[in-house]
Amino acid sequence: MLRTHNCGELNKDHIGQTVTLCGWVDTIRDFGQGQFIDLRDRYGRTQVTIGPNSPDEVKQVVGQFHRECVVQVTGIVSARPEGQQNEKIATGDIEIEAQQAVLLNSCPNPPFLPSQAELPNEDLRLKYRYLDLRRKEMQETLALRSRVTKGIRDYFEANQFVDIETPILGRSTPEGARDYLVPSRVHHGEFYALPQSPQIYKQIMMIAGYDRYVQIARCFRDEDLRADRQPEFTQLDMEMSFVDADDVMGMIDGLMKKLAHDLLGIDIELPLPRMTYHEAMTRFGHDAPDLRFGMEIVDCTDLAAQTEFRVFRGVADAGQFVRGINAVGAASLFSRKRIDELTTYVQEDFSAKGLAWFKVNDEGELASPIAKNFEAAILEEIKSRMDAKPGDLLLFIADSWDVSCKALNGLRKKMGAELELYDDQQMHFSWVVEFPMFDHDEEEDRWVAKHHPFTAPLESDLEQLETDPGQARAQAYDLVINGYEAGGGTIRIHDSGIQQQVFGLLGMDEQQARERFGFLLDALKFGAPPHGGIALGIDRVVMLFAGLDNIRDCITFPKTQRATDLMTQAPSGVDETQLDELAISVIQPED
RNA sequence: GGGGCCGUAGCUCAAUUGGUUAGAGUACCGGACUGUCGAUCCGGUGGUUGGGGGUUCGAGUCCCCUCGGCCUCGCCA
Repeated sequence: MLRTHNCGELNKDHIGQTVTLCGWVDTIRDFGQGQFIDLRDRYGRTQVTIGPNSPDEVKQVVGQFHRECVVQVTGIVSARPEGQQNEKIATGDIEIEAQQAVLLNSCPNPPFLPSQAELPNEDLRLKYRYLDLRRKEMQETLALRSRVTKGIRDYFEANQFVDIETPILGRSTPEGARDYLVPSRVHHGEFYALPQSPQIYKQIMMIAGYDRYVQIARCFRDEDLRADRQPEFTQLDMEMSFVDADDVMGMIDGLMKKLAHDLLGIDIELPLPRMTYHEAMTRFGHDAPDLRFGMEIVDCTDLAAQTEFRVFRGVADAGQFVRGINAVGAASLFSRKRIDELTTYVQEDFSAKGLAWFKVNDEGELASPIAKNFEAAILEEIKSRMDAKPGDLLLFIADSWDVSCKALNGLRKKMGAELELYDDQQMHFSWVVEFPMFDHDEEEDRWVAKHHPFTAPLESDLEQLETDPGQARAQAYDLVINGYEAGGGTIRIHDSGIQQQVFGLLGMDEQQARERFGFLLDALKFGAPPHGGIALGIDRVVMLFAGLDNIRDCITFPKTQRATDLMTQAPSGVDETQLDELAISVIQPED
């Protein structure tokens, strides 16, 4: 070992000892007659002193020190003079009087310093990721991430789960996200797909009798990125046999309680609250509502039907919806100009036809360019239904169910953040359950699985699979943390007949189903136990536990929004010979 | 594929209506200083204003194209 201690552990108890530290030069404070050098590693910072009486060799070596050099210092731990202690750091009571110093490796002036106050632009952080990862915040986040995965492994180990690995090179499946493809050298023209999740493998493991499976699995989806989405990400993937939805949720309840307690010091009450998909959409317009604040959606369609205001009346008569939210106290914050911006926002982002609004003035009256179109009694009813008080801003969307949900959810999130309706430190865990089995794809006029095609319907809704697939609900559950979907799972179909039926609804005839999933249909016949499971996005969980607002800050080497790695410059072109072996030729786009 | 924000010194930012030699803080280099810890003080180096084209007497500023980063809709569970 080149060191006897790290840079964060020395204190008064070590005074008098001779120690050797290694680390990066964080800062040098030079006084001519002597220097103070802060040595830094991931454990902390320790002050090294060079004074007039220090050995000449030390003075000479230290003269070559620059920021971010890697150095080794041997010296005596001594108490700092009275009044010179630094309470900000753990080692602030002591310092090292250097007796020996070695420059282990030099460093040119870096593009940014890990300890600088102003965070550089993200592209620079990504290009020099090793410098960025030296920052305390990044080191703390990655340490938290490590404790999350350790906590997960301990928890499932204690609950008799078996940690099982599944293939990375698998078979492409047409459902769901776009696959990352890997060309086969042995079979020209054929491709493996990287897993979007180990879904089918874990179901096969249930059939194989491994009734409690868990894996921390890397997953890949070739879709566009977002602040909370990366093309490769990590899932806590688990599956259980002989369970119902309550059992799976209960198991995750216990995990969340443990992680929140151990890592955040928060005690959460179990079971976590649950709400149906329908309720979530009705009250919040989103299937992963942020429940740290209220501002619930209020339906005023019936009132709109009674007005002369054409926009409202027309929408109500057409069987669509007039719903709104009350941004409490926001009237003075939102000028006409800012409300216009909100209107543009809902129009451009959600194709809403417009945004109707009322400000509640000091007299308690609803003030708005459209107010004259409403009878007094209707205005009163709107006020009371929305619990409107002077100073409030009421925002209404008159549109289809789908658009009103999306637009009101968008507005609610904006308003919640703007009005600071929640504490950033607060954590809220809940479940959303009973998702629909299918969404209707308008373009292709067919049903698509809302979760995935192996999801079991509610037993009570089995009949509706035949009569009204759009109404059939699934044994599905999503874990929601602070308005983010942290994970989702389902009870699976373990009956090959029902599975065939669902494939049929998804537009796959028997032959297509056999081609794509024949192995699973076969396996389901060979004694498949009832089973179900869930996958949690570990990156998102860490992001939320760390209080971050983007997923890249808890991933060691993330991709940019255009899915590139600025450090390694991936993706890149490859040699012709590599392409030849794979029988691949690249078509250059014409333009 | 669509919408939006951004790109100026190594870094973070400023630069009036299009108008003199593009500034500040910090970093870096040199000097001073015996207790600092965001050290302080003095001095200095440092610019293809992301790139290309255009309008203009004159462009960091206006227009077009392009490259890159971020946010977002679509996409994705």
